[in-house]
Amino acid sequence: MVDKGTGKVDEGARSGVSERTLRQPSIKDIARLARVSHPTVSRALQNSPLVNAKTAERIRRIASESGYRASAVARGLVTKRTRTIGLVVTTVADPFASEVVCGIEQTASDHGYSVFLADSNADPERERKVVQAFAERRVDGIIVTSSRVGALYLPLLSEMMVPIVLVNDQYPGAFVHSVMIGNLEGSRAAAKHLVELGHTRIAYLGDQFGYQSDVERFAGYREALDRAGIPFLSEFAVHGDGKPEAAMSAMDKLLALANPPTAVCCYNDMSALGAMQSIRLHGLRVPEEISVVGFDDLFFASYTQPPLTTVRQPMRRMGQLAMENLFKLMSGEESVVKVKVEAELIVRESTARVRPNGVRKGNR
Amino acid sequence: MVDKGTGKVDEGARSGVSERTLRQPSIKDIARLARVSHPTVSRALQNSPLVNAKTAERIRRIASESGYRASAVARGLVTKRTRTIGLVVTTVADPFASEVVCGIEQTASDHGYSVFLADSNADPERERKVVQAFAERRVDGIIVTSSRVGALYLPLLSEMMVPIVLVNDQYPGAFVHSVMIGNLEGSRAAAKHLVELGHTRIAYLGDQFGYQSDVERFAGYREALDRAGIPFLSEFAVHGDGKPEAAMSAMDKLLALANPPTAVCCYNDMSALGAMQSIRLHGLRVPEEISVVGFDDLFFASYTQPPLTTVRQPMRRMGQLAMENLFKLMSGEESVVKVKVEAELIVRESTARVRPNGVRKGNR
DNA sequence: TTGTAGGCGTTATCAT
DNA sequence: ATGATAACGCCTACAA
Repeated sequence: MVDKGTGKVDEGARSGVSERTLRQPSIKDIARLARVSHPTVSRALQNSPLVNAKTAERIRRIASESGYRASAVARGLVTKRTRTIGLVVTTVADPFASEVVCGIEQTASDHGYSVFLADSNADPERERKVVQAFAERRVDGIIVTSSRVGALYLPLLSEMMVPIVLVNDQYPGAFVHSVMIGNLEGSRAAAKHLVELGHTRIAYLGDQFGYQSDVERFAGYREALDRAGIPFLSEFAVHGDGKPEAAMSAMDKLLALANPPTAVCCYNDMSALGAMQSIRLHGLRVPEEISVVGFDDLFFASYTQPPLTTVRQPMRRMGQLAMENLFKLMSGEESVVKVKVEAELIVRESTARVRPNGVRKGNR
Repeated sequence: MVDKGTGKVDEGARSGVSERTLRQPSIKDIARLARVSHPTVSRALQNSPLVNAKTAERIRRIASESGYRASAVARGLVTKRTRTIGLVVTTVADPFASEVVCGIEQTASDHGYSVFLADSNADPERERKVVQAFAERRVDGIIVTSSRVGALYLPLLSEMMVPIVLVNDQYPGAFVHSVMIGNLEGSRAAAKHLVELGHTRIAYLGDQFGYQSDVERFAGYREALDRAGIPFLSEFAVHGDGKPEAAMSAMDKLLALANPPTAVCCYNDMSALGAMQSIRLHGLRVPEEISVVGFDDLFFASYTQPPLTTVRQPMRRMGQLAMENLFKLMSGEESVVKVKVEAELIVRESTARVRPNGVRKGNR
């Protein structure tokens, strides 16, 4: 009952409240304008070879002129594929996550997929809601990044029968597909680097206890020590929560030791940020008095003072890989299971040869 | 091997959990199980008072047991509202953007909306594709953050007849709704702070020329100088691109001056990061020899060495505001137009009283 | 209080 | 090469 002749919608220059709902042209509108049936329009727009080249061209022209945009929602209803994925992340306001998200989004977009983004905030209740929302929206697949609440909702996810890919998850159930960083190797390389600089009093400033990546990075640290024949001192293992503030407190503890370490392996760059702050507040200098190494190689790592030696994760690439694997799974492949990507030690200026006299307790 | 024909094949999993049906249950399946008509199921699930409490309860139980999730895509088709918004951002891998995104997502989610996230990478072609995708997905509204390619696609957006809210956009067309920070006031406060510390040789390290926020922040800087009767030196205005690397080069230029500044107002914290790096590479110290102030108050600002004096933008709040305003617009209100939020100067340790002798050119 | 009959905008399956 | 017609899963009249 709306338009008949033009099919061209009002520009809305004068946006009357009621006029706003002028509906977008439908495939039938285009069909009428082109004097063909709507299936023909559908075919023409999909470049089907079945339709006469001339009319196809005409149809496309008319569609374009009237600003026609095929409704993905209607299409999704009939094809049962929405070309949509759900992406759940603890919080986008985390440099690691946002890089991964970036890689995922690019790849998805390149393939004509759109991505629903949802923060879980590590809140189980929110996580439930998110998954429910994704289910209702009929996403074709799901990617979960750095989740800390795995066990709880993984069953829920599997219930909805869409493929799932995890990125650096803390609770990688044995049954899911994932993209993980080589935590152990990376961390071992970092600790080995410190050993090679002559350090023997090397501490580990970790994430919360029990998370898979923390466990693995700790294991890498231990391995490097073991191989060098350096005994592990339990008071040299402290825990933060992956963020600067908690890392500060943890580093404070380390520095309060009667005989503090001359080097610290941090769980990640965010922790390293806090550690360096603590060190500075104690009147000590990096790397002269204490060497610090991080993990991730976030954008700011080259700009800390001094620039941070760290273990690089190819975050965007990991996002891309996750998306590509999800594509495979969505197209029915059952093969992909776990992809492990390599971590790379990036030596900058926060690590230096140990000084003969070790750390003197600072004055400030 | 299943369905296609009558659809009576999948009835098997009546005992609740157990086997996963190939097809997700539809409203009709639930209706059959509950021995009612599907509209009744629909009503029951929406807690309509029209349906008998007992049967409603039974229906809900059955729906829940069989893992029924109403299809948002089917619902969207009939209601013409998808409860979905499109969010376009230059790149999520930018701390400012991700904070804003976070605020938006939270608010959207709290109201039952899902958000499509898309990166434009400041690439006009991608931007076109993104908008096209949003149009096809029939999003109810759009938010654009920090876009640098306004003019180009804004018309495109308006063509699709959904409300749009801009956050800190560089080309705020006169006709759109937006949430903006008080650039001028914030920047003026920063420069004033430096003036009060006795500085008279204050430089401005900006973003690319021509962007609205850069223009405004520069204006604030100029105002502070004017009010203090400090003459503006054109060689003290240099441009980066809002990222650390370009800021380094810009700062290099400043330091190469015969008579360099004793303080710098940076366009944002990312630029400040680069500026501080450059200063350090020149063998100078912050704040003893040069004071530095940023803009944004990103998470790392408290952890730079020294901690960065900066102008805080309430990024999440801005995201939240944008979303709330979009809600109003989507519900038909025409009132909201431009919201300006206040910037707040956060004094930390990268700024100090000017030294009588000024900057000595560093040796390294 | 509940059921019946459309219809939303597509694609798919037949015909012709 | 094109056109009827039937889904897809839901909601909203309107009827009972």
